Amino acid sequence: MSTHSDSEPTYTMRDVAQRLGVSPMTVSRALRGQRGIGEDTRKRVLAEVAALGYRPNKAARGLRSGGPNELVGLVVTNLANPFYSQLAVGVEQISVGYGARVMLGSTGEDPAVEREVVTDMVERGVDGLVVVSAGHDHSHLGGGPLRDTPVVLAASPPIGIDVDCVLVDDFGGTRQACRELIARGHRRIGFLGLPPSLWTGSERLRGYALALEEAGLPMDERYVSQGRGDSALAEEAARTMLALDDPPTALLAANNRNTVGALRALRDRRDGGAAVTVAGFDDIELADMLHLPLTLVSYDPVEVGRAAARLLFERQASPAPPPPRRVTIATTLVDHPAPR
Amino acid sequence: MSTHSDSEPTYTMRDVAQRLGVSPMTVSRALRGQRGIGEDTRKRVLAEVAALGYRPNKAARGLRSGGPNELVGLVVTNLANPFYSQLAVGVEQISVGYGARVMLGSTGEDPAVEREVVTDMVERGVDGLVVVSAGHDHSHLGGGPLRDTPVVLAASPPIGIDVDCVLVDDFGGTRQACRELIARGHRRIGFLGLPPSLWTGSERLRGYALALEEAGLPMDERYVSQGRGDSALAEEAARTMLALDDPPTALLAANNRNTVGALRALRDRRDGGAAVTVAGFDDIELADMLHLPLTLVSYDPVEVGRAAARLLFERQASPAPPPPRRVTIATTLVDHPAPR
DNA sequence: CTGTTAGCGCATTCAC
DNA sequence: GTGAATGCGCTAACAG
Repeated sequence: MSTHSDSEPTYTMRDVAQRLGVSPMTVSRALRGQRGIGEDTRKRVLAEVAALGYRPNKAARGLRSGGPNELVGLVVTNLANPFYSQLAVGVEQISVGYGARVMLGSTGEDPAVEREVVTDMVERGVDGLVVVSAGHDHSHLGGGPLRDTPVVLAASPPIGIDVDCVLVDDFGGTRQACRELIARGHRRIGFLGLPPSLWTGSERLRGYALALEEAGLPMDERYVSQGRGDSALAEEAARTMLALDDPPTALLAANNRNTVGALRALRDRRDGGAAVTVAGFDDIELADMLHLPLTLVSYDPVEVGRAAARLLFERQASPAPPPPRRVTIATTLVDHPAPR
Repeated sequence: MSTHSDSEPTYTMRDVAQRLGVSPMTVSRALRGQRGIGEDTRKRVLAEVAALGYRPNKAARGLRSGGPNELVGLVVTNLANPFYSQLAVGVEQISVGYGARVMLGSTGEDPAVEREVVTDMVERGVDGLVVVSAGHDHSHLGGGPLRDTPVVLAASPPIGIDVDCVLVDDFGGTRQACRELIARGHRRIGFLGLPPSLWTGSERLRGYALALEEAGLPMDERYVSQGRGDSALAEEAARTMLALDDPPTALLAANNRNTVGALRALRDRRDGGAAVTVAGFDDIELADMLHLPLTLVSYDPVEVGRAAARLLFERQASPAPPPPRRVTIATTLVDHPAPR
């Protein structure tokens, strides 16, 4: 039985009603399991609905009932990054629990695109938004266009607006990693950073800087790069540092992309990179299977997504809007020795 | 300036019209850039719209105009798998080019959930669906509930229905990988497979089996597992094979999860696993950075998503529905020697 | 160029 | 227990 395209009609509630000689209201009630309708009538209706393959139009339903559309918008920079795809998994897990679906939007880290995406989602009637913002200022998420649509910021705190957020311990995690490198005797530690315009960028740099300071080590600008979170650029930056007369003996990468860049930069060295220690923020799959040892600032991105979605739905459920809340996800330093 | 929750009103088109002393139609026309309206009137309207922060309701618009909702549904089993998240990237790339957004649905490989998700998306008015189906039979994607909603199957051909699909060269890629192992002198090759109920599962097994047959090698059941595409199970299966009296000298993994399992199984061996060669379907990030050499059947999952979305929009655009089409994405065998 | 009428598909409100 | 009227927010189709 193949699906022919001979414009099979899309039935409406009235069609179902007419064939049964009842009013649309009866169909509506039967469909929603509302009480106040005869048991036999309900069965007749449901049978006809199944026979015709009628499907209610949820947009029309929402229009009239004014209730929530059971739809949350998820705005990220790039789903190909495992952090974001895992975040998405978390957001969806919680959302389905509330009967809601997730609408996706990628910004490519462009604030202008971010605004467009957010606006579009609001026009499409999302009940709330989980946003991983690319910019440092979030005023555009507060003013006119959003109105009542609640927003939860993930991975960065709200600036210029006052909304819920879920943070990762960027500062603490990076500081701990840097301390560990220092404890292992490293004195020249290169930092492969992110743009300071990103919250994660400035916080992780801050963790690195403080750990150095606490150890009485100088911060050498030649050992600090601020890339775009692109592994190729990070690799380039790492190579540059390692080509210095007094190269760093350890590299600390500010995110998973930069860790990959650092590893690549070490790949083809005479010693296979063994003379340089690498640490990085974010987990990396198969970190325990690499030819180099690797220390990672680890946490669960899925949980970040779950927490964000929970904040959204809790706010939606509460009659009196609670004050903005802030959830922080802890990090753990995990050591991955090389195999053998 | 913070967003207070003091129930700021959500304006409607009439509100805007009233404040301007014009009719809603004028606002509507101005908003959609429709011609046949005074230049000054348009400006006044747009100014008021901006001042109020009014946003049109796209659901209501679609309801009345009957046009497409510019919404595509993407149904996958698990976004955390890089294959699916990259697929999603591709689907979104093409969709935004057509002004459409992507709605997400995860099934966890449960056919019942898959049906629910698909039905829900149809009720929400998606213009089309890209589905990575968990089951072998897809009749549920053809009959009543879907009606006119076009479907594109990704990673498996339609069975029981007649729709567009995008395939990866599962059979050819696996055969090529297995041939390569044989060419390198391997005679006992373990296969870490997927459930035969999955298209990719049976096709990749077929490629393995044929390569063996072509080389006159027997197919030994002890060397074949059919897991769930779970890396822990794959690891277990690999360990079992390697514990045989005459263990395989090479492992061929049917997907990225199984490749990870294979690598893990080799991790703690006395020789570090160097005596066993690993090959696998799907790319793996940092494949070139592992301590073991790895041969992979590589292809671009983003392109799979792009191709699927293109099929969807092309069909939507064409007045006379074209016959079901089938796009196959080629694979390349890529050799990753271990570093050093 | 602008306004009026009507109705998309459905659910609230009130009759019966 | 069921049905009729009315309107959600918006836009075709037709006036003027």
